[in-house]
Amino acid sequence: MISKKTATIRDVAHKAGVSPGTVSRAINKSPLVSEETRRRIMDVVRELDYVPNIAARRLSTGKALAVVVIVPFFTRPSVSERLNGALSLLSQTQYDLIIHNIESPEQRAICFDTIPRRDQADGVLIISISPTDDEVPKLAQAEVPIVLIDTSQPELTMFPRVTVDDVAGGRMATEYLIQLGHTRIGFIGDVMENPFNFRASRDRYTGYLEALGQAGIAARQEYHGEGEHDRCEARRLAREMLARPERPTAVFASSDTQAVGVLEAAREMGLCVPEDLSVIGYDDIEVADILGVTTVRQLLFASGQRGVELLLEALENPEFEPVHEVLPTELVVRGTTGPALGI
Amino acid sequence: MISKKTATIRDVAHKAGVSPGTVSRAINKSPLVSEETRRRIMDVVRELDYVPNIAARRLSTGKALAVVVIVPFFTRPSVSERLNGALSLLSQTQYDLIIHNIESPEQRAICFDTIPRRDQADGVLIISISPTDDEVPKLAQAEVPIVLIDTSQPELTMFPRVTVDDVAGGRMATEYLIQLGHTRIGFIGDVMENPFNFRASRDRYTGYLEALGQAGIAARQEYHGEGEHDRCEARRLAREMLARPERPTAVFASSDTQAVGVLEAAREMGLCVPEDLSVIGYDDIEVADILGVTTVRQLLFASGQRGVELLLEALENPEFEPVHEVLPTELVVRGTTGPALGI
DNA sequence: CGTTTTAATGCAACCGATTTAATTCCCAAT
DNA sequence: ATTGGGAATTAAATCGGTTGCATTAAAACG
Repeated sequence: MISKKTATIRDVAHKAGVSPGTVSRAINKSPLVSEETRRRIMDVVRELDYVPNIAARRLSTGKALAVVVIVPFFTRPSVSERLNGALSLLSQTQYDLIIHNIESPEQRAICFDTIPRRDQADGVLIISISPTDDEVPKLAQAEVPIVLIDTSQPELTMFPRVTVDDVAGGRMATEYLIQLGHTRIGFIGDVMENPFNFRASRDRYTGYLEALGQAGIAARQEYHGEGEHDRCEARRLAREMLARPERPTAVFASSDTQAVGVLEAAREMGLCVPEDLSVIGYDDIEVADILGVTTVRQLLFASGQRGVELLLEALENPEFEPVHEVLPTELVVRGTTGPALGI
Repeated sequence: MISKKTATIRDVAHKAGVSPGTVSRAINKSPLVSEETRRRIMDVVRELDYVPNIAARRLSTGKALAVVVIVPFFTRPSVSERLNGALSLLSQTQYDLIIHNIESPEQRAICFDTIPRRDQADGVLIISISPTDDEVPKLAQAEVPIVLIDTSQPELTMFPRVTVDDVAGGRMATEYLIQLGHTRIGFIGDVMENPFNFRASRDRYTGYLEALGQAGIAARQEYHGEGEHDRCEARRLAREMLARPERPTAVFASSDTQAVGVLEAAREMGLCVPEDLSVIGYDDIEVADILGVTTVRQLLFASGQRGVELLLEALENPEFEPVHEVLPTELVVRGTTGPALGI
């Protein structure tokens, strides 16, 4: 490989008979360069196939020209869809997108410690991870803007955020089941006390409790299942719940993934859906459409896009006031829910 | 915000009473620092909460400390799973992962032009995109190692790669159907002439033809469907194919996503699976398990991991000989295939 | 005890851009 | 003719690390 060294700005300057400073200005469209020299310089740039060294530019401007996205378990369809929304906008800008995937509490700590510095990224997008009380002040002191997507704590007013009202969503799902005549309604969701401080499932559960309360239905411990955000785990929980003497006639799963687990359990136990059991999920990911699962739709792709928009605004305008945007949810009725039959 | 400026290596040096060079060496675990000074320095580092400026480090070492991954449509489960494998390994290194998602031929051209420079990335991972004949020489001249994952051209011997024998996979799927007694076997896959130069579907089709040929079965034009890699498109194609007078009794879809489309078409048309129609997919993504789709499993996550391993090797050892690794495929029999009944 | 090694540290150049302050040049105004 | 002003450009400092070379201090050796 005869790899002729990459051209530097000095090479260009020399060949064009100007100083490096002028080349820099020409490239960055400064008005302080005469039209004539600019043309000459750009010719040389093309000739030498010159591209500015990003590392040098970053160092001298003090901008990272990159955005870091911190996500947990990014293969989860809901996360990946959000990420995709973010990417779709970022790719139109000059910012690079650096991904940090968090799968353990240690990774999370490192990330939160080291990332929000100016040299690493100009901005940070945190998806589906709620900072804990200890972490909030740290993040608040960050040198770069931080935008949160899908984190529910109402007290996080210092950050721009894009969220969904998961309490309302959980209520919506449960109310629909109640409206169908169900009174024995189970809930299957994530572990509420988890090292990642995921709160979506907890919020949806709160909504579930609210709806039950409003309808005068007592929540029953044996209708409550908590486990990993995972199809198989949900199936296990559902099997257990459905094997009880007075089994629920409907189940609200706090994600579509878990709803699928419930459906699998029902099938294994010979229960017909929706005749014997109604199932409703949350998210409206593709598999819900494929299987015809009734669910609460939230705007995943849009949340990523909107998050980036907020971040870009904050980057341009440092005095940008933190906004809190709540994206709508929508009930999508499909085939896994039906009226309660008999008692 | 009283943002006290971030500490630099000189601040640490001054406070610890040593020179910046020594601090640098201490941080980088050079053996040229006495245990005692190192301790003292590290104390100051903690005290000042010092983190080296990455941009500066990149510039002075000439290493980008980052790996760029170029992927098409990264929400596709198969792509996302590969990416996850790559991330899982990279997160244990000091390399950042920069994603470039390609959704149009223009983006692709820009990426291939600008990325493979030393200042942008130390290495590049290209997933599921086969370079065209014009692009190969460009990439071959790149200043950094490039590893290809899931690109089938046999002539790409200058790059390390991780692939799957899609021809064999297609043959395996088709042979299984033949073995079950099917002779009217349809194929539904991606558009073969596409701007992204995706070849997986084409290769699987080749395997399909080989299997038919070997069994003495003539390929029939009306059993061939090509369309976007998309469930709905596959459903449309399948509906068309299954509506013909002498409809196929089995369909090989070149991905699980498309197999799901075929299943939906069958359901709409009142065909029972597998009694009236056998369906086999490819990839073994989660939805195949959920729906019990017979499929050809390939090691998606592992391919990403292995790709990174090869890249890291190439980074450490510049004289690294390009390896070509072929990951195994495996037939996973589930419920959507069965013996051909009658004629 | 003087000399040679060796270990530890300091000094200064460098990476490749940006940017401020200084300089040159040209023209208009006095 | 002199000077003031503005535009275009250059020179040099800077960003914050790394690293080869010089230097010093301490240990080992004869």
